[in-house]
Amino acid sequence: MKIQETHSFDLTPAEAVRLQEVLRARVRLSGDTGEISLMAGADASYTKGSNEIYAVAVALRYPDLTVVERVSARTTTSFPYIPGLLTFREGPALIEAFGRLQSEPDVIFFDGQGIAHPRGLGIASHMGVLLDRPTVGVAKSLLVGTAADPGPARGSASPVRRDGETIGMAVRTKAGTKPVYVSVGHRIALAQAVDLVLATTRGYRLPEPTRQAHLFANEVRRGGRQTTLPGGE
DNA sequence: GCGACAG
DNA sequence: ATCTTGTCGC
Repeated sequence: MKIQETHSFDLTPAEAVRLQEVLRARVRLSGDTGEISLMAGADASYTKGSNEIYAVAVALRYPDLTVVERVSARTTTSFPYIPGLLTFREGPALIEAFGRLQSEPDVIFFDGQGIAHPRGLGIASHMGVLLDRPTVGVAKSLLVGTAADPGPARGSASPVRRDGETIGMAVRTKAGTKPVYVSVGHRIALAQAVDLVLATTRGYRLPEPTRQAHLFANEVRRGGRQTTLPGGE
């Protein structure tokens, strides 16, 4: 898909923070996704000692969740992992991967936070602005804010709050497992984001777009194909 | 100053 | 995120 906008990722942590403070103003916390027929999941995998990062984007048909396209990209980074600045580590690889994606997903799931971030610009929101597409943050743990533990039943949810503001939802996607933290990335409402996460969860804690991206990212890092379409080769 | 801290 | 075998539980 076409990258709508970009900027240098070669920044110092201090410069990165300033950029986030500027871009946060462009995040849209609502929007009409229209009829959803195609979704995508994105994730990154790293190599132990090296600074190699493998990013992938997996497109799935909705609501059947059949994988229709998988692309990947590899980059080398010197930017360290700093809580709150994850995008400056994985962003370049993710942008490269999405640039190779032929599909035009109606909504994209990212591994990490949306607006539930110190400066309201987690990786899902940041990428949403650059791609100008609806995005959702699906994180496995919280970066900021607090949430009561959701009820034990799948589908239960409790708001993630920060200063009395609801910035996301802790969602029980599967009984007996820890909840996932869903937050708006860009151009979508929280309620719809939560509905989509639940609608795409199939027996595992993580929704399929995210889970498939996770699996493919590891597959690629270990030395598999870098792009595949359902038919093989 | 002391912890907390997406992936 | 990554390094790793077996093991407890549904």
